[in-house]
Amino acid sequence: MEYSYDVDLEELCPVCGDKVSGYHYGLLTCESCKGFFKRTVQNNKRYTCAESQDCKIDKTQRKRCPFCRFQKCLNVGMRLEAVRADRMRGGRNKFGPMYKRDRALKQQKKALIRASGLKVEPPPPLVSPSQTDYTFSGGLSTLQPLPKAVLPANVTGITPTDYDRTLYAPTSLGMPMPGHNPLPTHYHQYTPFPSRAIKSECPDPYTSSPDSVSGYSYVEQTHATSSPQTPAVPALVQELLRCEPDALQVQSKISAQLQLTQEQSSHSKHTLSTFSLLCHMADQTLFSIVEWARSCIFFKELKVGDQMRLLHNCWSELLVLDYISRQVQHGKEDSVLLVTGQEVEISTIVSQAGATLSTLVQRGQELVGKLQALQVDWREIACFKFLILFNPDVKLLENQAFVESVQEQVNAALLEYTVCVYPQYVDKFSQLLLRLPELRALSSQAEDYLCYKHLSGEVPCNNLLIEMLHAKRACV
DNA sequence: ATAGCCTTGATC
DNA sequence: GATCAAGGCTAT
Repeated sequence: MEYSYDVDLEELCPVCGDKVSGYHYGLLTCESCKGFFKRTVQNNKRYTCAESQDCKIDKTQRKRCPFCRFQKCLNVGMRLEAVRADRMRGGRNKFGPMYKRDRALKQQKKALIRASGLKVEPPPPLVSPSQTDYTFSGGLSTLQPLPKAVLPANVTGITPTDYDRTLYAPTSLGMPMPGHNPLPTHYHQYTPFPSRAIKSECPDPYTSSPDSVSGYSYVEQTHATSSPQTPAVPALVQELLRCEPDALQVQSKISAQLQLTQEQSSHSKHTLSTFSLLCHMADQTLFSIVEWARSCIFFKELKVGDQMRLLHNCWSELLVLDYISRQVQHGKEDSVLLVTGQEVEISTIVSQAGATLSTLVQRGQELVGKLQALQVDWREIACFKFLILFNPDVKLLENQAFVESVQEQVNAALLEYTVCVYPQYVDKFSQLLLRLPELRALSSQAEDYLCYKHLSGEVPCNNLLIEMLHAKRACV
């Protein structure tokens, strides 16, 4: 088995592997899956699966199980909204710009693969991947990629009957990698290349066209790397890393804070419930996230109004990402690690917390599992934070163009990083990006949960969490 | 019902 | 006016 870095990889329909005929309903698919998706949505068809809802869909078998085919359509990202309710023909829809960006990204990726391919193509002879601590600096990476079976078998079957946007997991997750990920051992001993001053950290939104992902062009980067052994970490990624707070500092600060609130409450002869303790913890974490954001490259260039709008939009996602990334680093399936460094058994949570919270934690663990299987590293997480924060879809932004340009630049940097550092893993970038909507769904569930708890009076007041919750609900 | 080919029309 | 993703048509 070999990876084909070839172009034809992209010319295959992600649903059935047939030849792609163009962009349809959000992504490149073949003509037949396009038609199938259209018929299904337009005619509001409901299918059932005669097997266990995990039928293989390929060119020859795609007709066999429409249920699984449609499920796969949704999982790979085909968009229900792109099917027109009014059946209007012709013209363009709102996805036009997205298709354009995607095309540009694909081209860039191809070029990158060509550029880096020369260096890495010679057989990566490598040692057992289990030795290298590529996942986070702590390196708890005795962890092998999670077997697919760890995920509940019915993840994809949860919403068989509604056309709600499927944010559930693609079943095909483990597909490209098992056993084939001998990561370069030299990966983490790279020598940071001479810190070249970052010019135009803050590109003028009015002069940089939305399509220019320049600024941190890969050509520049590949030339800048002196040693062929040294995968280039894009300048922008390095810059983002410089914004990362010191985890230990945050931990001790929050622990101290919590100690204080606990002491205060014990003076007034109250003992804090576990739940309100967790609320305080989340609250403190949120403070540190806001602090992080305010000192961040790009973010600090924004006016306060826009800063608020961005944070109001994504605070819960950042909070959940913080939690999730800690679990990825923690690397244990049956316990979670809190910001304070305390470890809590999943079984304890399940037995003591309510159903909703347990479900949230379990869904969190699923996402953690996927990210571990993807071998996400802390640089990629750092990029995630920016991609989440700089969301150009936030309403009423004064400087929307800037936010968009930051997102595009980070996107491009992340792409470049994954392609350069994980060249064996052709699809890492897109697999990573697929986790963002899942994260979003999870955080929105968590918000709902918090809202519910708040309404039933269980969340301690004077809480930044609640303030954020209100601010967001007020916006929409 | 499927899938290859055709027509349409907003955007560039 | 060219492009190209929508929807439509139709033989299999």
